[in-house]
Amino acid sequence: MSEPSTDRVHRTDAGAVPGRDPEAVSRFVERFASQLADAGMQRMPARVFVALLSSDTGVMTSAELGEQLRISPAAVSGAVRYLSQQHLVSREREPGSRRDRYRVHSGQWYEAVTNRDAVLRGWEDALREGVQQLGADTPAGRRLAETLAFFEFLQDEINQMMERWRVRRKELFGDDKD
Amino acid sequence: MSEPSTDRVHRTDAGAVPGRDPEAVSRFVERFASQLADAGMQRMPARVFVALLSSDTGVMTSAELGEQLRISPAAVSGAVRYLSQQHLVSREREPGSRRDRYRVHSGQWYEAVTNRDAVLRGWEDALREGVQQLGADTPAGRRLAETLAFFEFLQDEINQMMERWRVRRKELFGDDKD
DNA sequence: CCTTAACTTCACAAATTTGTGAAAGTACCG
DNA sequence: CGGTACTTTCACAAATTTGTGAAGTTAAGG
Repeated sequence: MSEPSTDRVHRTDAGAVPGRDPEAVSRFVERFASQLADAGMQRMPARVFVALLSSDTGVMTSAELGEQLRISPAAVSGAVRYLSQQHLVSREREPGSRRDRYRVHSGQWYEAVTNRDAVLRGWEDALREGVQQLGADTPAGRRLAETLAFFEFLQDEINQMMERWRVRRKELFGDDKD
Repeated sequence: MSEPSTDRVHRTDAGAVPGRDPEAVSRFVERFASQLADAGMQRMPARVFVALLSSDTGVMTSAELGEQLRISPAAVSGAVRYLSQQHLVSREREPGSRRDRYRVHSGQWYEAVTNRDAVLRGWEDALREGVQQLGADTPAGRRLAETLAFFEFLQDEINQMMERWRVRRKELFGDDKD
């Protein structure tokens, strides 16, 4: 990295789009991330995720994320680890270089919403045991059983719904990969 | 509390359900509440909510909640305030007495799931502004627009789904009030 | 191999959240 | 009107969470 000619020291221009106001981008990132945080997502992962979402390429390096969000490499590392586990970003090792790159696919976002699946399953397990412990023939047992039935219904519906979305998405946006 | 005849001091057997083990109830409450907490719900509200869910009547006083969960009146107060705001429990002022009673309807539970509605709407607002700021004709703008479209789709689907559940519920459980 | 760029882990300090006791507020009842 | 039985609010201590700097690890490139 010793080529002053292809000066990449100031990468403020990062985007291919000229008229973009970095201030505006930042405002959006902070606002939306904050709302995701209110809904239960940790703050750093939320900020990193939204920063990626609102980048033109959908790909950023660790350094770029750190610079834009003003956070340490450690914070970036923690955030992307979490996001990978949730399948919200994928990590790519850039072949000719030492840096990792992180990418959002448009698709991963709602896949993740679907992946509440595992959580739901856990709730259902707990409820099933609760019904048994409390007695299926008691008022409390019946109440739990109904809740359980609701979640089972929900899980099924969500699957069908995502199928419909895939169709709809093609209609609206075509089937570009990303 | 001075009527030995209608002895309600030991309510272990309360009359209706003989075989109930308070230990088992407590285990269920703690387990399920803990899972709700993992999913983003605050711990005290989760515990209070599940305690109500797994009571036979679906109604408990502040004192009963405090005793069963071993928490202070202040903690109960905070938890039920939160739960009321989320429409997860309703509060009733018992006419002949000074204590409040808190009640779960089976129905409120999934109504609450639906009430993510407001959250979704907030996300959509943020995204709309984001699309505008970043430019609808940029790659980033298009990515945000797709996310927005997904949420709009989702909102519509959820409404239809809840309608279907209401029907299904009647099939399964009849249309009892609670 | 050795150097060096990048990522990760770890211990810790700062900030935030949580639950409590105590005081203050409400409203039923005599 | 009190008196009393609850409930709520408030200040604070304890516990948890969060982000950092610094040391440790891995792997590209000479």
